[in-house]
Amino acid sequence: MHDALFKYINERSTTQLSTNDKRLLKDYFTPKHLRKKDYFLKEGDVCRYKGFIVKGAMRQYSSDERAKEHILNFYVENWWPSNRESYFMGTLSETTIDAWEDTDLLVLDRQHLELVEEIEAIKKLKIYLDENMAIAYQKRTLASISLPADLRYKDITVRYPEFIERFPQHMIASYLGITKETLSRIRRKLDDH
Amino acid sequence: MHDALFKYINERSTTQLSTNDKRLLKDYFTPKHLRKKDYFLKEGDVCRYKGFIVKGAMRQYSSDERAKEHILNFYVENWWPSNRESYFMGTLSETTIDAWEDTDLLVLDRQHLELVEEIEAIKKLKIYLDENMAIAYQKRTLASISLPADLRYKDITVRYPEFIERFPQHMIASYLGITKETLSRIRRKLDDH
DNA sequence: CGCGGGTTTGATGATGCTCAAGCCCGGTGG
DNA sequence: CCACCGGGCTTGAGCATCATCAAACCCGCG
Repeated sequence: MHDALFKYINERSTTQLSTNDKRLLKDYFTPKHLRKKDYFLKEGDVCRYKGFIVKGAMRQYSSDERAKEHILNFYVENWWPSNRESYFMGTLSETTIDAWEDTDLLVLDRQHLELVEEIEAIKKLKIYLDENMAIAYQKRTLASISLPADLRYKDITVRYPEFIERFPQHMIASYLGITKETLSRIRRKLDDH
Repeated sequence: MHDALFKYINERSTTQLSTNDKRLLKDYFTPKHLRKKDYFLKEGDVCRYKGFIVKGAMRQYSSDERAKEHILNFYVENWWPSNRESYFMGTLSETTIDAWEDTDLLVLDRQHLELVEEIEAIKKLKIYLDENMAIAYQKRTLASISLPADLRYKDITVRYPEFIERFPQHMIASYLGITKETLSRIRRKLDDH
């Protein structure tokens, strides 16, 4: 399990992990298994853990007053499920995270975050991840204010084809901010090319 | 000019600036003045500078194939205008940043970024800012997929009232992803309460 | 006074939502 | 083996929201 994490870090950080670093990470990242539909985080709880997905698929969503779910993020292998606000500030989470496929992950308790962030390779990784997150969010925001639904859909089919393959269509629709019926009609049009 | 920056940092970072830190920051953050409509960054250029606004107001936008501008961000006092992707990776910018009001800012050249990030107070500030940015983007994304235009407008009037006061309505509309006509009608409805 | 930028208003059409019904398909139990 | 069930996907009709285009208005400023 931990090898996937080490590989991930060494491929992306500008600093490599030492043997000692690896021992620390083994201590603090604990394995966890979730079955399909199990919760990783529930709305109203504090997000105690940040996850790293070794194998599986998850999603983060927020429910509105009419109990409709709005999907904020999908997570697959090598992604980091968590509610950043709740994890960082200790506030109550306004989002839920659950497993869509059976999932193996490593989880890092909030209490150990500072210890782990002492590791040089992790510091570098964090910078890299934060930049990428900022860039990804900016692109998604631009799409949401500038593109109609059909082009937003085409956009993610090229940027995140694995989402399309692994999550059902009604969740993709929710992620795009449209209804499943509208997405169904968009796909039919694209098929008729 | 620099005092505004020092004050900003000390109020937010968990570490305070030493006298020596301040000297360093004075060396690397150079004052710049922009008149209304002056460019800070043009699409197609590399973003050499990150700015810190001491006084004024700016915006970042992307132009589509029909030359329509889509506003991604507004910046006022204590905000950090830059194209993060271009600044970090040295790629060509796909967005433009210009001044809406006459603006005084301090700018940090990419070349000096690493030196400045040696400063402990800056490291801590960066963590704080990245968390806040992630949180803000997540809220904006949720609004864009879950709320109709009128509620998105109400949302920013409470979250960012200074944007409403300082930028013209057609720019607010662009930021929200709607037309100025639609925003005008939304406002009339709200006035009729 | 006239100009330019910003805002408003109206008419019309496109886009996307809601509600309701039916289809498809894999899994379960009789 | 078949019947049924549930989840996901599709289709259609009617309606709400929002965009487009065109025109007028408003107001500060040279």
